[in-house]
Amino acid sequence: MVSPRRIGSPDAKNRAVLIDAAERLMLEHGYAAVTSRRVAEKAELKPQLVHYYFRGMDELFMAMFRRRAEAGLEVQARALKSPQPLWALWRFGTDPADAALWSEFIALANHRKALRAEIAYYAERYREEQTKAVASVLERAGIGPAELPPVVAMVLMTSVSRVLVLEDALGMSAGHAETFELVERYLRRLEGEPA
Amino acid sequence: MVSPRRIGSPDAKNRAVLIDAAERLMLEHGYAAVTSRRVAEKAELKPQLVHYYFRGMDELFMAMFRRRAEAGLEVQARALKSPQPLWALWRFGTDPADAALWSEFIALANHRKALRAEIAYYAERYREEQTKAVASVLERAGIGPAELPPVVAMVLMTSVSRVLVLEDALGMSAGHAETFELVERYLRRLEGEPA
DNA sequence: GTCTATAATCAGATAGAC
DNA sequence: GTCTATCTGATTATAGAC
Repeated sequence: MVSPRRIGSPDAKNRAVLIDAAERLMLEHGYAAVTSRRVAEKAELKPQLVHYYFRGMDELFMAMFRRRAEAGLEVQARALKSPQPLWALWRFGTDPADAALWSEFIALANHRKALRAEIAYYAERYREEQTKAVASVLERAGIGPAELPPVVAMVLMTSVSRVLVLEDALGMSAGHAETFELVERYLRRLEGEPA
Repeated sequence: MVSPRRIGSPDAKNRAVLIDAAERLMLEHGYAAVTSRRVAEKAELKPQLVHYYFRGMDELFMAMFRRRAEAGLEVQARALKSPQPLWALWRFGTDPADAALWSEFIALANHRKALRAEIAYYAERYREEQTKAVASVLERAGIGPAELPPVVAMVLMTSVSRVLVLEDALGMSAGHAETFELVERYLRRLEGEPA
């Protein structure tokens, strides 16, 4: 038998409490600080409970990521329905807390196949929905797919916002103000002044 | 006294051997795998030697980063002297091994002040030298700083290359080919066909 | 100046009690 | 179905030997 040990039900209250604790720990001290003992301490539960609700630490990381990713998809869906989806995405992409968690998960995923696949899966879904919504904005602004394919617009915007936030967290600033200005000038051209 | 313990000299042979081992370990299994024992094992030395040459693991990480960063500055300086600095930077920025180490250091730096400052310091130096070199390329191509400030060109190029490489490592591909095409079309306009 | 023996702590995991 | 007592091994760090 592969897994003779029993496991707690997916919607037990303490399971969610543990994920909450793990998330805060990861944000405050990085993924390496997410150990069964520390998670339990933060959740005010016994360390062994982590192993009751999750087969191992990897499964906990996976649960953390999936919960965040699903919530994010809903937030993005609302943003894309707004009258100014590009402005909404731009603000969405420059949120510092999200960026910090993102870089932790990326580093973790570098060496964990299952998590890597999960991140790729969700990231493609985010991009797919962005692309669909943005296509019509570009069309309305008279920018054809030959000049700028919608998916490229999303790759560029994602890249720039992510790197700016990340560098900002590092304490860097060279070129940031000028880049913000250029991006926002372009957004104004496409969607007008932000609401 | 803050540090009564003795420490190995900075250019002892085994010190470099330990940094080599740590770097390979970080690349292969992530920063969390860089423990004194594993580093020593890979270097074929005793674990306690790590603590002889470095005050703690943080100092080892710092030494790793600094050595890489200095070497990278020299590589970049050569790239910037080439007849096509933008093409050279573009290739430079899309190297997968560099990208993997970069994301490990970023995640580490999220929670270590000294490393964070060191990364910011070097990153600003990289950008500064890029900006100086690229300014004349843009000028020659008739693109004034009002249209595209050189530093913004570098922020954009860095961002896009980094995210593309990172997503590629994740197994993502949506929008990549199209983005590559657009970037390289632009580079051709500025510097002509790559050598 | 270089390295080792050893301490003190913390990690993940599981069998078994309620 | 929920939780605990406990094992086994890894990790950092230091005092002291060569």
